[in-house]
Amino acid sequence: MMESGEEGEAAVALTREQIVDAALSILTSYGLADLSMRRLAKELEVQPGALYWHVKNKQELLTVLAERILAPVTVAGGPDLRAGARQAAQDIRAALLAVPGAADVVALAQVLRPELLLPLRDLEAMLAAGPLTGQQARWGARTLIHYILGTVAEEQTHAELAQAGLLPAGKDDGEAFLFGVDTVLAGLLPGPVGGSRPAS
Amino acid sequence: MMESGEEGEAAVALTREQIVDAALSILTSYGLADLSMRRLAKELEVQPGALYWHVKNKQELLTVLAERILAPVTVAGGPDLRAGARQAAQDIRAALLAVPGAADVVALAQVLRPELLLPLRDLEAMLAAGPLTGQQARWGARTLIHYILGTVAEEQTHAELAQAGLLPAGKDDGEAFLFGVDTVLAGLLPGPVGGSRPAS
DNA sequence: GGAAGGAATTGAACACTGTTCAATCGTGCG
DNA sequence: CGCACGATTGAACAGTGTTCAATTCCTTCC
Repeated sequence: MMESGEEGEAAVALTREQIVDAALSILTSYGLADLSMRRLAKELEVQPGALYWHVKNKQELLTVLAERILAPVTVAGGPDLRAGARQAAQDIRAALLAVPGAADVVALAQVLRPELLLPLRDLEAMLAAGPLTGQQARWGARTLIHYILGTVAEEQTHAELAQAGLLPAGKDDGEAFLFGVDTVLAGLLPGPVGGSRPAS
Repeated sequence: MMESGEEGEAAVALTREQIVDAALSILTSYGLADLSMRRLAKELEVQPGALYWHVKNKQELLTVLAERILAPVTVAGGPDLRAGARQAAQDIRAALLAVPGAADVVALAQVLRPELLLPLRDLEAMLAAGPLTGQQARWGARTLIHYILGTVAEEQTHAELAQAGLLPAGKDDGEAFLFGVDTVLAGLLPGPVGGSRPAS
């Protein structure tokens, strides 16, 4: 047995969780471009090859990172389906925006291992609980998810390039985002009011 | 002056267009992962550094590639706005699907130099010609574009990984795509019929 | 306590990547 | 011819993901 002390430079053996934590930290602080296996190894004071004992490859690492990024989101189904879906979309966007490059990471994970991204599956389940058929709920959720990931990916790519000085800085336009969400939801779930077009 | 003969291995001087053509050819035949400056130089029987006299960097090259990929698409405005937008979305998707990795390339270009992607601007102009306000048309077009790019990017990433043997091959699901398009358009342009939800 | 054995890590290498730049080549012009 | 300049080379820089033999560390068993 070894004495206590989790931090510091003691060689207490590397953990898969430590790797993921450090990766998320780099991603959050320096962006996706700076998240390399070597950079990660340096952060953990370890040789790059050591990472490959705990993680199959970078793709797998990014996949579990995506899972972690979305983990804080909880998709709760309420009485008003439209309001619930709207809130879920907003929460997912917020979780993505908290981590630079998260949209790209999650988009990759959704292709590679979509079953790990619970909040996105919950969104589909939520829609399926309403008046929609299974296929409508499935396709509707995909529409929403593609829209969310697309929007945030653009925002984050823009921010990354702006930080590199290649582009003027942009704004956090949550209003435009909600317009898109409301548009999709209006098309998906005909509203109680006459007109179904979201307000500008 | 030099004698004729455009093809072959004569040193007739490299052109920016030749570079873009060769890049598009590599992209089409081998995918985005294989489109490196060195691979491109090899294809043109030239040293990598030579490319940088004609092109500022790889990003710029990808930007004009995106322009070329979307160039064959013509967005024509007809009497029926919804049908026109639907057709435009389908045409844009078809142009993207013709070139592996095109969705990622175009998504980058839309952040870097959106003014070059004429068909996407035309789509916005088309919506603006209808009953929508300028902002609604702008945001509506962005919603549609994000959805299109997101869907196709997923399809193409999936195809790329499937080709690498990491994933089972998927299907070209144009039906699911149209469902999303119709959903957005239904939300954006309240239809003539009572219900606005697209058919399954 | 000492030896065995497996888990974990190192160090080095492989085959790449985008990009820069001094030197050089080749061609047209005066 | 000689000059100048557009165009290209060759080499290097600083990185990338990934593999693997050799080595260390730690635990368990005798």
